[in-house]
Order: sequence, then C-alpha cells, then structure tokens
Amino acid sequence: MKLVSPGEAAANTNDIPVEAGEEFVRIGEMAKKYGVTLRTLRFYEDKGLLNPHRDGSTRLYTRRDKARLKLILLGRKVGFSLRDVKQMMDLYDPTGTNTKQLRLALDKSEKQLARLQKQRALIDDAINELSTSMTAVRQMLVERTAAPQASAAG
Amino acid sequence: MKLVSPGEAAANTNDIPVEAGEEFVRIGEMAKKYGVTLRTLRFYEDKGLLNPHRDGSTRLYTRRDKARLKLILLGRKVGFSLRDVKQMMDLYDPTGTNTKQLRLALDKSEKQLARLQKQRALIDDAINELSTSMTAVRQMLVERTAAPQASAAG
DNA sequence: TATAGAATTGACGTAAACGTAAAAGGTGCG
DNA sequence: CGCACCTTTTACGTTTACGTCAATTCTATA
Repeated sequence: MKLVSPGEAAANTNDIPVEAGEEFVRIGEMAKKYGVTLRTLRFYEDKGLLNPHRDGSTRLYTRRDKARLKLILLGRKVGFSLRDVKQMMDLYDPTGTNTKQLRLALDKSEKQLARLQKQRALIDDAINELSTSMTAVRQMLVERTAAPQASAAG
Repeated sequence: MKLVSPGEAAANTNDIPVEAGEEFVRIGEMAKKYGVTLRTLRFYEDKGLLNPHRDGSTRLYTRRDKARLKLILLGRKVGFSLRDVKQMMDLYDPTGTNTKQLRLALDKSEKQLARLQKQRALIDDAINELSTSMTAVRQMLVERTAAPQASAAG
C-alpha cells in the first residue's frame, strides 16, 4: 500500500501503485491532522462513524474518511450527538439525490438550533444572576472590610 | 416534634412545644416546595450539603435547611458544581464576618463567570455554523427538488 | 539486532447528578 | 384490621465521549 510517510509526503518507497492519487494515511497522521486522539478515531470507528481500510491490521484513512471526519467534527461542534451524526451519515447514498438525508439533517438542525437558543438563554440568565450576586458579595465585603472604628452611629 | 401537617399548616396536635415558630417540614413537603425530588434532597444530604434534623429516622427540615437549599439551587443555576457549592457553604461561620467565605465565593464566581462567557461564545459559534449549514442544506434541497426538466442552461 | 516509535485489541475508569427499583418500617384513617 | 401513603436505607443504573492502562505486535532505522 502506498503510505504518506510521516513528516514528508512523497517518499513512496513501497510497491503498490499510486492509482489516481489515492493517498492513505495512518491513524497517527490522521489524528494530528484533525486535532483528535487515536482513541477518538478508533472510538468513532467502533461506533460506525468511520470505516477506514486496512493493511493487515493497520488502519488506512482515505480522502473519504477525511471528509466524514470533517462532518463528524462539524456535527460535534454544533452540538449533535454522535448518534445523530451517524443517523444522518448513514443516509448518505452516493448514487442518489440524498433528499431524505438532507431533510433529516434539516429537521435535526432545526431542533438543535432551538436547543442551542434555549441554552444561550439559560446561560444569559446564569450570567445575570451571577453578576448580581457578585455585586452583592462585593458589597458585603466592603462593609465588613471597611475600617469598623467609626461605624457606631448610635 | 412539631410537624406541619401536609396540606394544612397549623394542626399541631403533637406534644413538643412550638418554640419560637421553629417549623419542621418533612422531605415530601420540602421537595414539593422547592421543585426537587426526594432523591435529590437525600443526595444533597449524602454529599454534606444539607443536614436536616431527625425524628427517629425521619428527616425534618428547618428554616436553616431551606436557606441552604436555596443557595444550592442558586449555585446550580449559575453553573457551579455541587462540590463548589459545598466548599463555599462549608466556610460559613455564623459567629464571624465570613470574609474568607465571601472572598472564596467571589473568586469562584469570577472564574465561573468567565466559563459562562466562554460557553456563550461557543454556543454563538455553534448557532452561526449551524445556521450557515442549514442555509446550504436548504439550497441543496431546492436544487434537487426543483423540477429538473429545464435546468440545463448551457 | 537492539531499540525506539507506531499500531493493535481489550477492557476498566471517569465525570455529575441524580433515576430507579427493592424491601421494609411507620402512621393515620375509615 | 387493612389499606394507602410517606418515609427509610441500600445499591445498581444512566448518559456521553472518550481517557488510561496493559499486553502485544509490527516496522523502520541506526
């Protein structure tokens, strides 16, 4: 198999033909490239989100896997569970229009958007409450820290 | 022990004196009053956040416990962990100025505020990314759904 | 060939805040 | 008396996305 040697990218001292620029990457490089751990890549595979080729027991990731990983990371970023991401990706059919997939994605996205907006509202609430109580605490602190010698007014 | 009978609040058919309006409430009422479950109250106690009196094995909550619970719920609302809440509450000393407690609370609050602001930024990012990709998906859908008979412009 | 650096599978651990039985004791009421 | 209802303790289960060994194997390189 043709591998991209770590660090450089064109050693190609191996035997298998290059075949239309199909580049295989091992798990270490893949992880570095996308800022995830090896564990994460294996975990995603275990969950059926990735399906790299194998050279013996060694995982080899292609362009396709990279695209899928990008989608996973995007999904994760916008707050989808891996389960959701998988559901959506499982509907992908390279031979069709993927209307069903797109509709599902849109549906899930709308719900997720609503969740995110709720979350933001909650966080805004929290920020306000926290700010308020911080003000109160600061006030108590100045009252208790202020030189108490001239405090008795009666 | 004087109990507030469920539903009503002044039966007082028991023996122990009323003693300055100290009202004891059992776990069920306490839970209803603050919108938490029995499990939650026991859990908080197990974690050292609450310390209700006992009548035999029955928990009896006083005004003090209610105040503590309110603090816990406020802490939870602004995103503190129960561990943090406990740390802060443990510093409470009814005989002192509680300067240390207030300082700790302020310190933790500042950090929590920063976390909340970061979270909000992340959520805003997520909302933006999600909105963007939803637009793209909608676009793909119209392209694929639009009657394809007159699509060839060149 | 020795050693270091990848890679593999397997499997338990983690965090947080409870949920959810299960089995049993106490209480008031008709 | 029996039933409903409240309460108790004990203890395992849940959720999500990995972290962290452990033991082993493979490969490349000096």
